[in-house]
Amino acid sequence: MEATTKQFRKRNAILTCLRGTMLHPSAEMVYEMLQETNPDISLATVYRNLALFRSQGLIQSLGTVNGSERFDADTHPHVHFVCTECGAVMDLPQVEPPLSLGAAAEESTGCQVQGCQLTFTGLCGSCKSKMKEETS
Amino acid sequence: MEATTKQFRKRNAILTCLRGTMLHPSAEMVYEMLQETNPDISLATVYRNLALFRSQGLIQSLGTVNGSERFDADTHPHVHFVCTECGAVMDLPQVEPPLSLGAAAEESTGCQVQGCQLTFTGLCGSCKSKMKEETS
DNA sequence: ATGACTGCAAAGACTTTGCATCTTT
DNA sequence: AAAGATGCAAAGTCTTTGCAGTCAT
Repeated sequence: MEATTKQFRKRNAILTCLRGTMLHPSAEMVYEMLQETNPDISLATVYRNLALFRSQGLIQSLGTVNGSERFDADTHPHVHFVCTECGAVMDLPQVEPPLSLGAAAEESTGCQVQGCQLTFTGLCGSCKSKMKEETS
Repeated sequence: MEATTKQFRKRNAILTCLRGTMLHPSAEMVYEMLQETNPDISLATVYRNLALFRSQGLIQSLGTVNGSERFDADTHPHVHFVCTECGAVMDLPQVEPPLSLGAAAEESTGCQVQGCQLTFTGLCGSCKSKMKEETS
């Protein structure tokens, strides 16, 4: 089985890491999370495999938060919240992505819509609390 | 008037440039567009003033497209389309941003929503045509 | 004089790439 | 032997910053 051979052990570790976290991590974050189980992994390998997975459609990029690209193993269309204070990214499964609007966009512009990204920004719960403390 | 003094001439040129284009340009693009009228401007000045304008709420960032941050002088909530092929960014004024969903997000997560960004991705008209030519 | 804006070059942060090595077939 | 995966270090982009010079009050 591919997963167990030495050749693909690190590649699999990266994908497994991404699939097992809710943090929507950056390459660096994946690298750090893997230190425990794969202390000999290289950051270049993380970057290379993330690029590979994305080209295969196994993962998607959420764009850049505070200078670093963030990745998500969930490729279904769904909505995100990004904390502008600490950079935390979380899913908003309660909110429905307005995919239907894509058709309207196509009609009016002649573009071919392939993806839709809805992101809310603001303060996460803990940063909101911190702000309150500081002002009080 | 501030605009006419030498001290603010470049700062104003940058803001004016941004307000007068639909391209949602990057810092580099602004720099290049200004070459004609301000050939002695520095790229650092463009970066510095874009950061200033953003901190003042005069402009907003759309995030990163192909590695470069893109800016928009229109700070009203509105929807964008990004061409994944050529990096073109355009407004979709026909599509209404789903601001109302923000309240739902706040309730269910305890976050404080401050902004909302809806972006459709795909192929713009001209890239769509090019793709067709290549396959035919 | 003092504070503000700019250019230039250096530094910084994030990401990609070339090359040698090791693994699998 | 050939193709693929990885580590390391170098290179590449984009962006920020320190400093000296200039402008305005």
